Parts: sequence; structure tokens; C-alpha cells
Amino acid sequence: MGVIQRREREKLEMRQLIVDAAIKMYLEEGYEKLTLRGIAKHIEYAPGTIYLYFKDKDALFHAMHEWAFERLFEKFSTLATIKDPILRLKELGFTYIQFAFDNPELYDLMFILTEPMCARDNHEGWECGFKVYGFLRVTVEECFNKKLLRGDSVDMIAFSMWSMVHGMVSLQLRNRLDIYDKINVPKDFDKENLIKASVEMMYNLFILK
Amino acid sequence: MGVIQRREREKLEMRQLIVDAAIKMYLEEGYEKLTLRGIAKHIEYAPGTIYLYFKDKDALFHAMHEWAFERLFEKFSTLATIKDPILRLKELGFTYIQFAFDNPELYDLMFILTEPMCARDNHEGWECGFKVYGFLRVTVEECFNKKLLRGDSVDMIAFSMWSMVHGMVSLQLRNRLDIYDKINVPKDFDKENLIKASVEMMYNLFILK
DNA sequence: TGCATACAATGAACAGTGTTCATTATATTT
DNA sequence: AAATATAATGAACACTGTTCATTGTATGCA
Repeated sequence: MGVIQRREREKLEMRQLIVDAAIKMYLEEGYEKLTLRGIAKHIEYAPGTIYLYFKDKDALFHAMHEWAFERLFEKFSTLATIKDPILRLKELGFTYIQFAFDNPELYDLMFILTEPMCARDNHEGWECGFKVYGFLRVTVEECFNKKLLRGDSVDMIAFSMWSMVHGMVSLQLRNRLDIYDKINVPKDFDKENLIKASVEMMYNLFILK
Repeated sequence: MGVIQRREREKLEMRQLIVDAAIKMYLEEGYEKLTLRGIAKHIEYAPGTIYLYFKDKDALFHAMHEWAFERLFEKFSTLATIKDPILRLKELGFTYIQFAFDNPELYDLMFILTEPMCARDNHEGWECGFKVYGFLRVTVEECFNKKLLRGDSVDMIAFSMWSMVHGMVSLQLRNRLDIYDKINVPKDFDKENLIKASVEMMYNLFILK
């Protein structure tokens, strides 16, 4: 019965075809202009066909969201070779920020938009997110065990660091840092530099010396 | 020429009528179900009428957004009497978090949704946001001048604190903290407690003793 | 091979959305 | 009372996500 296996493979291939097209269009045209009709036209299928592979648009967003997490995980993976856990932790943060600035739409998908999370069937772990968080967690844990970090617990430290970096990035992506335009911040400081300098400061708060 | 003054007043009243209805419906029914037709029906006007008072839906979101900022500013104002700047700073954070949990939809409007920011005509200062940020800034400044805080500059400290708290709150509102459900965090720690404890920890990092 | 079956794909139709604009009603000014 | 300026209308437009009866095609059996 090799047929049903081929069928299954074709089903996956078709899913991938749709996801690839969706991501391509999403990155090129943005959130607003990503329509099911547009995707269907792009892959030369009828609009209804997409519903044979995805329950609804949110489910498609969920698949795109997983794809995006794999991209970030790839970036993180290159840091695994760094022996010094403190240095690895620092690089983790800067890599995260750089990823967000290089791929603002993907960042949206991963951490800001509601759609991908609506599509999880019955709270199935959200593995992709946990994989990425796990990377941060083990690094913090290593630093914490070696008494290199201030803070109450591994997860609270990891959570705090993640939150701060996410907060900075998402405020920037949503234009809430415009308040710094007319006032305060030194003129030669653009937002990206403000964020990187603040993260540097954050590390100094956490790291014992 | 009292007529044009009355006309202007009526225009403002009508605007307010629309904004009030929109906020009421937004809080009751949520983002998805807030439609211009629905608002029009609610105030017993034709859909097109709204466009005599707002350029588009984003402009309406902007007005709602300003209304929300006034609510948060009111909450902040009650803290002005606290003499000890460190205590005031701490209370500011907890008030912010509490506001977000009590009014998640308003928080969305203020700090997460793109719509209100799209509607600003030619980058007009975003005063409401600056007023609220100003409250944080002066408090941090007072602490900083009295050498009570670690950190490089007033704005970097204020920005970092704001970002961390916003990060925690927005990750929670967007269900990204579900990764903590199956693992890690002590069972009796719900998300709100995790956040509050982490903020407490953050203060300990910043405050010199 | 021919036929019944299962499945994939279709695209028209549905119920919505934000937005526009010629038309109508109302209020003000002459 | 007539002319004018303003406010409000609601049908129409161009979309959206989603559904489903219909059509086409490939598979399994006789």
C-alpha cells in the first residue's frame, strides 16, 4: 500500500507549497495584503483548495509561525560553540535583537500577532517556542550555577531578560518609541542603538563581578 | 457669529458620542467585532456619517487610544503624593501591570495595536504617550539624582524598566507565556505572580543599597 | 480492460468588511 | 420666501474569509 504513503507525502508537499507562498507574499507585501485569494492565485489553485490543507487562515499563520521559529533557532544554533556562558548569553540577546530588526514581519508572527496562537489545537505544547526558550534557559542555568548572575531563580532571570529584550523590540516595531524623537535621547542615538546600549546596561545589572 | 462656535461644539460632541460608543463596544465585544456598521447602528446613524468625523477607522482607533491613555494617567496621578521616589517608582510599575491586567483591551490599544499609530497626522508628538512616560521619567530622574539607582542614564533606566514590564505584560496578553505551563515554574505560580515576582527582582537589580 | 469508488479541486455563493459619493434632508443666511 | 450651505443618508464598490454542491481525476476491483 505505497499509495497512501505517497498521498501523505503529497499532502505535506502541498502544505509546504502553500506555506512557502504565504511567507513569500507576507514578507513582500505585508500582513494586510496577505489574502487567501492572493495565495491561491500565486500557486495557481482555487481559493477553496487551501481549506483542504488548513482549517482556516489562523492555521496557516500557525504554520508560518513555526517556520519562522526554525529560522531563529538556526541563528541561535551558531552560538552553541561559544564556551563562555556569559559571552554566549550576551550574544544570544544581540542575535535576538538583530533577528527582530532584520525580520520584523517574522518577529510579529512569532511574538506579537494573535492569529498563530489561536490556531493551536487544544494547547499542544507550542514546541517551537519552547525549543528557542530552552536555548536561553540552559545558558542562563549554566551562568546561574556558576554564580555568575544576580537574581532569584533561573526561570525568573531568563524570563526577565527575554521580557526586557522583547519589550524593547516590540515597542520599537509598533512605533511606541517615537516619544524619544523630539526629546531626551542624544541625537546621534537612533532607536537600534538605544536598544543595544540598554541591553548592554541590563547585562551589567545581572552579571556579578 | 455664535453659530459656527456651536457647530464646532456639536462636532466635538458627535465625535465624543462615536468614541464612547466605540469604546463601549470594543470593551464588550472585542477587537474583531468592532465594526463601523455596528457603531453606526448603536448610535443610530448611517455608516457613512462616521466618516464626517473621522478620516477612517484608524483615526477612530487613535481617538480611543488617547482616551485609554487618560485612564492610565489618572491611575498614575494617585501616586504623585508618594514622597519616597523609590517607593513611587515601585508603585508605578505595579500600577502599570495592574492596569494591563484589568484592561487588557485598552493596553492593546495603547501599546500593541498598529492602528492607532497609523492615524497620527504627520507625526504630531503623540502627547498622551509622552505624558505617561514623563511620569515615569521624572520619578526615575529623582531616584537617579539621589544616587539610588544603578544604570547609565535616566532615559536608559526608564526605558529599560518600561520595556521589561511591557515585555512581560505583552507576552502574557499574547499567550506567549504558555511555554511555562507544562514546565519550570512552580505550580502555585500563575502568570501574574510570575510577572510580579520578576518585577520585584528587577527593582532589586536597579536599586542601590 | 471497463466500471464503481474515493478523493482532489473547483468556483460560485454567502455574509461580512471598510469606504465612497451622488442624493436627500435640514438648517442657516440672504 | 428663496437661495445657500451643511449634515446625513444608504446604495454601491471592491474587497475579505469561508462553505459546499459540482466537476474532474486517479485508484482499486471485477
